[in-house]
Amino acid sequence: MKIGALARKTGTTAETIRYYERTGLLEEPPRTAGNYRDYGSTELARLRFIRRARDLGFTMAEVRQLLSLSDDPSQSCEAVDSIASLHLREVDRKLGDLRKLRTELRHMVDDCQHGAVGECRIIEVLSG
Amino acid sequence: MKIGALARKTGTTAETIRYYERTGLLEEPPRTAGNYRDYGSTELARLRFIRRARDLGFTMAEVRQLLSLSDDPSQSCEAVDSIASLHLREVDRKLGDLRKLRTELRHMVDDCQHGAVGECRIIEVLSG
DNA sequence: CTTGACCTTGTAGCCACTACAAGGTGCATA
DNA sequence: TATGCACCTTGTAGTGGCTACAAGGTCAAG
Repeated sequence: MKIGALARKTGTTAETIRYYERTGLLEEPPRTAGNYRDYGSTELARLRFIRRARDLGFTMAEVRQLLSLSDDPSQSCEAVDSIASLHLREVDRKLGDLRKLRTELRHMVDDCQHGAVGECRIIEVLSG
Repeated sequence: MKIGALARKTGTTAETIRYYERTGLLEEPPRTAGNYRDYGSTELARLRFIRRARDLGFTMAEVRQLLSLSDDPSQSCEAVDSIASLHLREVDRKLGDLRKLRTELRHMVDDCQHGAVGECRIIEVLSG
């Protein structure tokens, strides 16, 4: 499988895959005679893992940890759980922030009387 | 007021204020005899406006537009409203995404039996 | 034998800061 | 008067997680 095919199978782009390789998230794959990267099912699975974790909002650093933990199936699951739980708390915090922000924004927009900027509630709120 | 004092009054840092100046969000202030930036209440108000807008999640580009709109109080408020409404929709979209993500993450963490990595639900979910 | 899709490397850009380094200023204290 | 120290100055480079080129190489179909 060439890089473009792998990209299509994982909803990524060739650029992103090469970026993951550069940053050590993916190992350098073997090459074809024409110097093209040549991927198999191992790399496909690893990239899918990465993409799922990234879609769930894990940072690259967390993904790196999760990958190395998943490489050793006999280990205790504690470390995995702690990374995920920490991330969940972080997501909860962000949700709270975003909800507050939405409320403020909503009030601002609702109060706007669509008149002149001089009496605009939005500008007023921002001006303090 | 020197840059540090302005930073403290606005919950910013001197670095960020200089960055705003570099990128044209703030104008170059007058200087003292010793070449220190010298701010007054106009700059304080402008920076407060910027910080409030940024805290509400507006991008620098949006802040730039809002600033120039607020500079002309006789204009119609429509443009302001449209920027804010667009941003509100964007925040709503992000909230939706984050809520979905939180649900998935929650299930993952709840299903973890705290055993070995080999049977870890979290790793399983990520592995697909 | 040419076209065109794909691949290669390398470099630079995005956003909104943040973090230095190396040196200048200004005020209180010994 | 000297010194220490907090603060300021400019300039440059780094962060995360990609994304966007440019300039050239490879390969299968027509």
